[in-house]
Amino acid sequence: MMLHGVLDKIMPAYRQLFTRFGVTEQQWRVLRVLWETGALSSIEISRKTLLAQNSLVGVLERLEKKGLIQRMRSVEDRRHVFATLTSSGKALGSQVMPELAKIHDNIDSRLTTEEWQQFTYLMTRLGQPHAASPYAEDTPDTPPIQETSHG
Amino acid sequence: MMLHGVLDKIMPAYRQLFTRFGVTEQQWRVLRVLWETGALSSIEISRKTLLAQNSLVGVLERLEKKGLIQRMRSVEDRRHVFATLTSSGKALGSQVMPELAKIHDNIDSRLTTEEWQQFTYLMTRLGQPHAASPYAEDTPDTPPIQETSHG
DNA sequence: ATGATTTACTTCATATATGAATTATTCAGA
DNA sequence: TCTGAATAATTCATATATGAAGTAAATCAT
Repeated sequence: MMLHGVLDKIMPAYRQLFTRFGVTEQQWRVLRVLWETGALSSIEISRKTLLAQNSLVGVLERLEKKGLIQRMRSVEDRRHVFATLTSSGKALGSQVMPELAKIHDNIDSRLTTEEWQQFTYLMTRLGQPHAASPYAEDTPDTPPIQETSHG
Repeated sequence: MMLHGVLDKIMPAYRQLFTRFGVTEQQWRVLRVLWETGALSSIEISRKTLLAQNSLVGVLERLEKKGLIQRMRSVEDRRHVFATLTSSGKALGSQVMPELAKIHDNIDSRLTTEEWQQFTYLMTRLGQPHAASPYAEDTPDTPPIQETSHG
């Protein structure tokens, strides 16, 4: 709930920016990884953006329809569909980036460097299921973290 | 992104439980506040569950169709629609609660008491826009939170 | 090779999320 | 009292999220 609450307070700023440029948050996530990495297969995009494959289908479709990206099947492995930024896609990136940086800076300033480290640390711990838990998802073997017991 | 990542790792456990009982996470959120507070108007539910009013319409509709809650217009102010748990709604609550507690305990155990305090503190700070920010949303001055639970 | 599996992507049905617009009421003020 | 602003709920259109099922292409095991 707390996590939801924070997201509800942080995301609007981003959405507002993206809306101004005619894309959604998810669409931007895709543009961003492409901007940073170049051509990527759907699966790789999925991993890097945390968007489910099936959701991604629509996102890519709309991005292509807007002329921001282009999709094409791989020749070596025809199961892969690679996406690349079009020139206007890149252009959009360079327009949004600086604006985005402002928002980032603002959010960055909400915590000190040490607090951000704490944040990252806690988030990692939170995502790590407690040992011997019946609710543990099969996370590729992550070395057990030192437990600090309480209560 | 990090927040999304943690949610993606934490929510499945909950979803699995809810699915087992035929409801969704959002539907459960509503059931829960009703379970705790009794009859509530749509707006109050919205505030307590962090679900948008318009989203809530459908959620309540489906909950009513499942016979878990009941809706009725207020007599004093006919704009308000109050929701209450039906007997089977309450029954479901008492069935899910203990199971839910297990998941909660597991997640609780992922951080120490101090870490949870840190977590709450950091989350609050993150949600609080930096002073004099052009991206500050108008948050009705919420007094510093003193939360005990993070469910 | 060839059937059994796996993999990458797509489609489907259902449930939300979001912003904009509507409707029904209540309320405040001339 | 009548009108316009404010509220609470709902509706709409569009974009996702999620789990289940379906496809086509590549891999494995026999």
